[in-house]
Amino acid sequence: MSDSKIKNMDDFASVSGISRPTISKYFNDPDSVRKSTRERIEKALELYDYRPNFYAMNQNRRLTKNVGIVIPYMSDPFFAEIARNVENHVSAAGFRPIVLGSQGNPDQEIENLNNLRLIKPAGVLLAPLGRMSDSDRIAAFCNDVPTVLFDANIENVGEAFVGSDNHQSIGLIVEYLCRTGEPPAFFEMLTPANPNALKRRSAYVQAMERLGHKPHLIQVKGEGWDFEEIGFREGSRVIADRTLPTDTLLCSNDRLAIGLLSAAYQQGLRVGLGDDCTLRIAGHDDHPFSRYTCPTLTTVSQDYTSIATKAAETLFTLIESEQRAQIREVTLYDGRLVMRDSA
Amino acid sequence: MSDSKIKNMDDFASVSGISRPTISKYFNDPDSVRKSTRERIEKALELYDYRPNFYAMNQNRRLTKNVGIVIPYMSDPFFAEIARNVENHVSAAGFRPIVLGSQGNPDQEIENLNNLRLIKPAGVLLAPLGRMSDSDRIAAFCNDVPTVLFDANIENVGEAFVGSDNHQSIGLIVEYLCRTGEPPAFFEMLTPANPNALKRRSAYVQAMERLGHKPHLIQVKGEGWDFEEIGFREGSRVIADRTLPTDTLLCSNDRLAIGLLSAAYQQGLRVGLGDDCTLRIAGHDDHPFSRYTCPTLTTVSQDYTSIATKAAETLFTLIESEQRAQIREVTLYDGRLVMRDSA
DNA sequence: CCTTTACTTTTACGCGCGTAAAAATTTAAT
DNA sequence: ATTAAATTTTTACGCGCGTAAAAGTAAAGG
Repeated sequence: MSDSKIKNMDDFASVSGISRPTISKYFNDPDSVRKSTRERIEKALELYDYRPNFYAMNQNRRLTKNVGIVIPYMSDPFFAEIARNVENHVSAAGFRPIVLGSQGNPDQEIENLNNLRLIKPAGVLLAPLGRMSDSDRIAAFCNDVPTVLFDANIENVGEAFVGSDNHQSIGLIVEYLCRTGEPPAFFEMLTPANPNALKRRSAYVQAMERLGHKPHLIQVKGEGWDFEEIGFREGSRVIADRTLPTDTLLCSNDRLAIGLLSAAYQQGLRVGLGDDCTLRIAGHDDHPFSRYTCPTLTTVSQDYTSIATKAAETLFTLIESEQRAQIREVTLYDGRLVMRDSA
Repeated sequence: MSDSKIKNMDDFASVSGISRPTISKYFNDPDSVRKSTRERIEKALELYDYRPNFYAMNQNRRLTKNVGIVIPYMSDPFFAEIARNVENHVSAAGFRPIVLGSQGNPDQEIENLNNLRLIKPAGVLLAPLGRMSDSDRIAAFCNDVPTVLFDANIENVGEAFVGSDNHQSIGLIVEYLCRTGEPPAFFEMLTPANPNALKRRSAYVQAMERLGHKPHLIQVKGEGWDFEEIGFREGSRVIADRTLPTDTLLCSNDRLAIGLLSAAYQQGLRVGLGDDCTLRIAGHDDHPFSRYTCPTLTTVSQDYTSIATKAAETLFTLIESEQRAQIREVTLYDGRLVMRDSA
């Protein structure tokens, strides 16, 4: 094992008996060299475990193998899960994922994109903050770097968008709730931070009107991304006030619902479908924790496996084609009703 | 604005009227140049918004400004939060954080470290998987790259360790539980995946013996990191079996407790301190969701703000000193009892 | 004013690899 | 076997910046 002296590609070319340009070609794309050559390289690779210098490698490449993944909030389990999913696809496709969280901050979001720019990524998968986003600067970024948006759309920004059909999913649960009890009021933040909130609000209103019911928005105060806290605090207030117009609340997202359920529990309200229950609560997203709430949370699951797969695939074909999308494809996946005990 | 033609440091040196080596020095450390020079550079920087090529910049530097942050699991809110904290410190100190999750997989953990190696990081902050970790290879990595361990210790690996004092924190809650009711049984996984589980087990046994009680371990089956699911499934079984030796359960971590609480709720058991309650449940970690469980979860909070700060600071001084630690410092922070309604 | 010290400029080289072009070689096809 | 096509080797240059050494210039201190 004289592997300690392989310091660069030249050294490795010597010991493997292959010329350096071919080695370089191999690392750029193993399938671009003859099969017999590839085998010889890989045999040498096992013996000497050389890996090319990351910085020198990317300096002169037209395109790196880096793919940026930007999500609105790192410690939100929903986004963490979808990021993990996307990351796996990116790795499997031979790219190098770089995951960045914007922590609910538009400035941080732009800074993340600027940092990605330095890394010269082959492409970026961006779940933007949405309403809060600095869309002009995001558009400028998308102009320079092939970017596929997911989770939250910004009109005409990026090469494509992949997400959930909020009208379908909200419609689904509104119909379900109307069919099985009182029409729901919509529990949300007045100035919501999360990406799809406004879409869901209008989807709720439309669904209610379609079914011949009067929409009722309960728009609570609160800033930031501590949705459980807001759901709990404002939920407690709303319940204590006894001003609820209905016994059924549809929350804009599961995290609000989790806080609201906690508030209801502490106020001694029984939540659920039974005769002894005085409140029904439903959410949206099928948050990882929604199956462990008390009672378990009825919600709509987003098909985030499909979303992650489609977003990644779209970017890969874009990267391979080495050109921009002809048309901006928008793919929306249906939500699925997850009936549990809370409504 | 003829800013479009600044392609490299030479161009920027021309337009700013400063020599390239000085510009280079500035980007390496803005405080290393004379104040008047720095101001001239920064004025030019505003006009031309040049940023040095990331790859060329790092290729020949002895030390990059990159700092790796590796955590056991990305979508565990506890780890996501502590990572976010550490990340902020790293950014604030002028370094470039790169956060990687090992997804509970020791191979992935090693791969993360190998990927970091390519990036030639100035240092690494590593929260290892613990028992599952390939400690030999981690030690080999720490030999090459200054690394501070946090959250979970591996004996004599890395330059320092910063974490929680499990004996103190488990002792704290065991004492509390004993003082206010029946001595607790310890609810945990037989082969736990999470880092500190074994430490907590022995801490529980010692605390019980110190207080003159017989320890009782309830070691349930289950693999992987889906702790809520395991807590729920095995909790349901344990409750249904009616073989519980006591009415008080201390869980090895909050995520197990969250599942267990859900199981108790569904079986109609009232959990808490009241006379009408038949079970007390406590956890450990003060998981972000533990204040929204029903009932809210009594637990021990880890001082992860201090842990993150101390770990980061330790690494920074290490990096600045440009040498290895004389002695391997171990810093343990006390847990704090968080009394809520479940016990 | 001069000296000391601190900083900047000039000059020059090299890092490790991407990549282009021409020549040499291997493989596939006729 | 002959030709054409595909691949590899040889040779050579450049990317953008780090960095070292020597020479020049500015600031500080008396």
